[in-house]
Amino acid sequence: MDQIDAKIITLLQQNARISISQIGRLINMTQPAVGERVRKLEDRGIIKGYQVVLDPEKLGKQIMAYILIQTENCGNLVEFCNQSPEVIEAHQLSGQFNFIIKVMTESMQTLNSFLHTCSKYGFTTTMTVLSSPTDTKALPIEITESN
Amino acid sequence: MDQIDAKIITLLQQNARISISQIGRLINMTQPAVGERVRKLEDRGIIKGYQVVLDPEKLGKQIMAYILIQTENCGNLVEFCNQSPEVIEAHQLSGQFNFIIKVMTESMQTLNSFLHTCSKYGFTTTMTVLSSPTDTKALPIEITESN
DNA sequence: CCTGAAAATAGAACCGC
DNA sequence: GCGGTTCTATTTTCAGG
Repeated sequence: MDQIDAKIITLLQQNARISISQIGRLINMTQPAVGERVRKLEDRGIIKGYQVVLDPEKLGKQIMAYILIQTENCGNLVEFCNQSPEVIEAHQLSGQFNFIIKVMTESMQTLNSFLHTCSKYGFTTTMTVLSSPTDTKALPIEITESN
Repeated sequence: MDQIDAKIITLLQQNARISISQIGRLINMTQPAVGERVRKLEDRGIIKGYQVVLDPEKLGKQIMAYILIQTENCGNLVEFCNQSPEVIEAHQLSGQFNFIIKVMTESMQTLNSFLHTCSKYGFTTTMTVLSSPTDTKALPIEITESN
């Protein structure tokens, strides 16, 4: 992981479908050299994959909410989250509420029915999102010799 | 937005760097047809972009945390979030805590100094993430005539 | 939405540092 | 190990139907 890798990742963060040749042009390096660096970043697991960023509202997902859960059975809850398409993220927490999940639903009604099911796993507190000033922002990259 | 668009998006969700020709092969459609569908999805804003998914830990970001904030000046806080590389997401909420932000830092120490700055904008509650059973999961896609 | 040709791109083999 | 050159296969783009 050096400055060149950092530049490559920065360009891929801006547009993950940029061509390898185009990256090469922008950082003054030949296409095969860039290609092999990208392959190595993938092999080392620094690049985990490439995702398309969709507009949730244009796909009918109007409601975003965070649900805090106080559960005693994390395993069951994790399984439930994996099976539920509404769940976009799930994180285990330290503290009184030991779980937070991020959900997206079509309407308040579907959110409500989801919450009903969710409450089987523990006490819940729901916070609905009014607006998202920043979402899916890029990770800052530091250059370290180790990685 | 029809079933074909849904299939294309599903394939792009799995790997946003898949070639257009490969998508065509998988859904039995010629490459130019797929290419134009993708272009239209981009033009309509359904596809907002393509992101590389990085491993935060391998980039030195060991700590993930959610911070709930009770602020009276959303504008300043939003500006602060935009300027802070630690902030990955920021959402305005309904309820007592009117803001939630997701941050990633190198260490507890950097998280702590970030929290110190953050507290200037209002009362905060921090929840550190122990593990993430699911992160950056794909949005489910519904086929509607309108979009 | 398909076909077909030209341009651009990706991947592999090989060379030199 | 790392990058450059060259060659080949694949992909993209753009014409026309």
